[in-house]
Amino acid sequence: MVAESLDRPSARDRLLAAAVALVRQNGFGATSVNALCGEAGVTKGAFFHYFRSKDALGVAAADHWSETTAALFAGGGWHDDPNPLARILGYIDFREQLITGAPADYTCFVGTMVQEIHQTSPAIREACRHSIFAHAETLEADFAAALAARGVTGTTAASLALHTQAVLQGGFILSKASGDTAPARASIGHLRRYVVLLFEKASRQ
Amino acid sequence: MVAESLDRPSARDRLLAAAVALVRQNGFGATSVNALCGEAGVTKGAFFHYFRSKDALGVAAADHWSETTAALFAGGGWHDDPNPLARILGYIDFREQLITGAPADYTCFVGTMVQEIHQTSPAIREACRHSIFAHAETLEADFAAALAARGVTGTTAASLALHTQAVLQGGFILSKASGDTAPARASIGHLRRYVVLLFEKASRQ
DNA sequence: GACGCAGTACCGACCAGTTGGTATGTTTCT
DNA sequence: AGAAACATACCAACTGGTCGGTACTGCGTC
Repeated sequence: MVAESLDRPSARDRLLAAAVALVRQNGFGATSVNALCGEAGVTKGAFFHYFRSKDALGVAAADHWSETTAALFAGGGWHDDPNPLARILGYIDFREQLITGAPADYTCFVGTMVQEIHQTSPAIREACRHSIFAHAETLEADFAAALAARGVTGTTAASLALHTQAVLQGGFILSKASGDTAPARASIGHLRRYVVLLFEKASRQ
Repeated sequence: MVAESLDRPSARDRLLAAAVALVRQNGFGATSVNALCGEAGVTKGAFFHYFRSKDALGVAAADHWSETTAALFAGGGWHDDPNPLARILGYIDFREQLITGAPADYTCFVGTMVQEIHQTSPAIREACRHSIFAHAETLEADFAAALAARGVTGTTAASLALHTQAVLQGGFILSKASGDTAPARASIGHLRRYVVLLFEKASRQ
């Protein structure tokens, strides 16, 4: 709404960034409003000035996550490839490259949050659902083109796009459980092989 | 430890069952000790008589989950099939059949819990890791036999077994986010197709 | 261009309720 | 009797959320 100054982000933006960081580390329930304020360098009054409740912060942070991730993936170089299958594999490879460092660095914010609150906070759940499903939709056109080009039947572009996200989310869980990036990366490797097999098989027969 | 009476489960067992039920609904952080006691029909004194802390309950519940799920899958009829690939597909189909009702009914308890506490409680994280990875290991022998029989290379039985769990966990997240069992079931369908493609391709060439 | 005044951004003390955890019974079984 | 299995009462710390107040910024007006 308000134009940001050139120096420091507004308290609202700092709170959103703090939410992403702390919830990815500790989950939504274990992240207190006080902790959020501490991380953002802001007092509780400021928090409730911008968000009418902790839940409202959750919704806003999910929307914020949607925007930042959309910008991240929109800039990927694989979009230029004329071959739809190559574009899909470009996306998958990019996702694998992102997985480095600590879980809090590469893990999906909305995927983490929706696990906890899916039953208790419909508003946050819907914001998370939209974030994940809208991101999946950005892959649909490429999957549809590849399906048509190779004459693959028995599934849909939308289903394949969602499966892509499921593999990513599931890989994150295994990596969180083991404290190791390897399982998430390996699962993405299986996803890649699946896509290759699915489209190569059709072109061979 | 102690022999159970024929009528009602012990307070300890009721607390473990309550933990599985409530954490699957609301997550670990949002499940209070009081709520656990209420669900189990037990007072706080009983809770801390059996578990020295809430974290200790989390560890015990994860171990409890390992045992009950192991028993569930050990009794599956697909183990009798002489064909390793058929055994794998039998397992996958069984997993798909389990997905009905509300998320709290079909969702993985330890997968839910480890998301929240992986950074804060090493003991629970390790119990969850063990539960997931040990379950994956029960699939390794069949995958290894199928890989050998079809001469498939480029991956390992352990990696395939873990990928199986990743797809399941990721499907659960999509289904929690959408409030619909379809995404989880669809992802298991893709997993099935991947396995078929992986092993059929080798046998055709 | 000084003035008043409204609106926004933010502060920090405070509230009632809840949290995980304890200390001390009382019952039940061996 | 004595130990295990619970129940009751309670605590300090913390929870999300409220409240009265302040500093600053723009804007019309005389």
